[in-house]
Parts: sequence; C-alpha cells; structure tokens
Amino acid sequence: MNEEKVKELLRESGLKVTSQRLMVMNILASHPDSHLTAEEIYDLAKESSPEIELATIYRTLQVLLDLHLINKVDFDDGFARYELNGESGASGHRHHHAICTKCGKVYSLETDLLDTLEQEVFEKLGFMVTDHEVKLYGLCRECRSEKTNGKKL
Amino acid sequence: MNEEKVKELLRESGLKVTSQRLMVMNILASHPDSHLTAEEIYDLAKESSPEIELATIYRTLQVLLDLHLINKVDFDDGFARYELNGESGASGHRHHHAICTKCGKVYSLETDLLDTLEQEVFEKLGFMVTDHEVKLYGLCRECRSEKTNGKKL
DNA sequence: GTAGCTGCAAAGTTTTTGCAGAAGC
DNA sequence: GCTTCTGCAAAAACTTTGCAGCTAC
Repeated sequence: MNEEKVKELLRESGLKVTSQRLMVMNILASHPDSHLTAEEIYDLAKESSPEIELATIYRTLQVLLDLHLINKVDFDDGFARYELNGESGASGHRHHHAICTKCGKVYSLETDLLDTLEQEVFEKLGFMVTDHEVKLYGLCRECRSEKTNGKKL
Repeated sequence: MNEEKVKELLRESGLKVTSQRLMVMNILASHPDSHLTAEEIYDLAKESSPEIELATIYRTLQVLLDLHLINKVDFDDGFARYELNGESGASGHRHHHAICTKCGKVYSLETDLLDTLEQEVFEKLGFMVTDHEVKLYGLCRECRSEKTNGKKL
C-alpha cells in the first residue's frame, strides 16, 4: 500500500490529504498484524505529533474504513481494533485470525479456503459474498503444551 | 436446551439458580436467530419482571457466557449481541452469519465447512481450534435485485 | 477564498462496579 | 445461617459531536 495511492484515493473521493490521515495509514502499515486499538494508534501518533487528539484518530479511522483502506476487527476484549486492508481496495478479502482462549494471543492466517462455503451460500440463499471475517478460537501451541504438562486450563 | 440442564450446570458450577438467570435463557431460547442485544433482552425481561435491572442482564449474560450456554456476536453496529449456543455445551461449534452490507439484515447459516481450514491451521501452527465464528459480508438476494434494477448501491 | 479538517471540550452510549438488602441452598 | 445474587445508583470506558480556528487546494 503506497502513499501515493492513498492520496489519490482521498482526492478522488473529494476528501483532503492531511498529515493526520497519512500518519494513521503509516502507523498501521508499520505495525502489521498488531491489531492496534484507536488508543494505541493515538499513542504512536503523539510520538511525532504531540498535539494530535484522540477524536481525530477516530474520525480518521472512520474515513479510512469508508474508503476500505483498513478493516475493523473485534476480539471481544472491549476494544475495536484496526488493520490495513492488504492491497485489496474495495473488493479484497481480509485475512483470518486464530485467537487463543487461554493466553489471548492472536495469530493472523493468510489461507483462504472459504470459496466452497461462499458458493454454497450463493446457491442456497442468493447471497453474494464480497468479504468475510473468520475467527478461530482454540489453544495455541504453547498453551497446549502447558496443558499437557499438568496445568489446569 | 432444556431448563433442567441449565439448572444442573449452574449448580455444578457452584452458582445459584435464580429466576433472572432462567428468564434470560428462556428469552434467548424463544427468540432464535434474533441476535438480541442486552437492552432488547432487558426490555423483554421487564414485561414479566418490571423490577429487573439492566445491570442484572449484563451480569447474567456474563455468567451464561462463562458456562458456554450462550455466544456473544458482534455485527459492528456498536452493540454486543447474544444467542443460544445450540445444544453444544463447551465443545460445540457455533453457526455462521451472512450480513448484508446494504440492508443490514443478518442470515444465520448452519453449514460447517471449515474442517479443512481448521486442520490446516493445526498442522501449520499447532493451533487446536475449539470454536469459530464466521461472518460473511455481501449482498442479499433482495438487495442484489434492487441493484440490478438500476438503483445505485 | 471556500470547503473541509483538526484541536479542544463536552457529551453520549454501552457496560461495569460498590453496596446494602434479598434470595438461594 | 452463610454465601451469593439482585436492585439501585454511580462510575468507568470507549466513542461521538459541536464549534471555532486552521489547513488543503
């Protein structure tokens, strides 16, 4: 995702290119798979622009969501989290997440094996899938080995 | 999901059987595929128990979540929603949802075609999947035909 | 120059918590 | 009877909004 494309997309949509918007994009780009919250983005943004406000972060994230430049994900911890939407633009499929129910760690998955499911949904319901979000819950390798070593879950 | 099982599970866990807990279970059981919010459950509960408090609903939902009697789902509209966890108990897989990005309607799906994906995740990451949540975004049949008839998305 | 954006402050909304009395076991 | 739970009230936490000055173009 290069910066020129972001600027172009903003202009095409009648929006203005501002340093704050580029900064949020850059922060998300430089923290892949971090699933940052608005507050975490805010803290990172303050490092180079101490005068920035959390409200601006929220407004910026909404703009970037509308442009499908980023995705919002939710891991049930009370925070909305954000990640870059690959290089996909409006039509891309986001990747999946595996969430360990013991340690809470989140793994990002690149595989995309939902084509069969999506086709079936289209045939049965007439529902045309354009995007999907998959969350797998379970135990990661480390937590599984702790469990085997005698600890209780 | 019968009421005796719920009572039994509560007692086994050292928790008390209260009318409020049974009521929330009954409300969720009698509104399948409704994906009720805490506030909606609260409103329904008030019909028979006007003195009940929203705080009680939240505390009850947390208890039922801990017992894996219900699931929490999120459709990005700012509300947490709740549904019965089938008859599965702790090990069951919840069903999937297809969310129309135009009209917002949510369809529940029963198909379960993620076995391949889960196996692959186990082999590659050592991550043992115990549950999953799948959200498909797209256009439902009605919204697709409106679109074809000349309306803009 | 004009429209849109940001900083600042305040408010809104959903959810959580403290405490005393009530209910379950 | 002792422990847990609920109602009530207040607070906490995340997010949104109003407005005046500033910035992009």
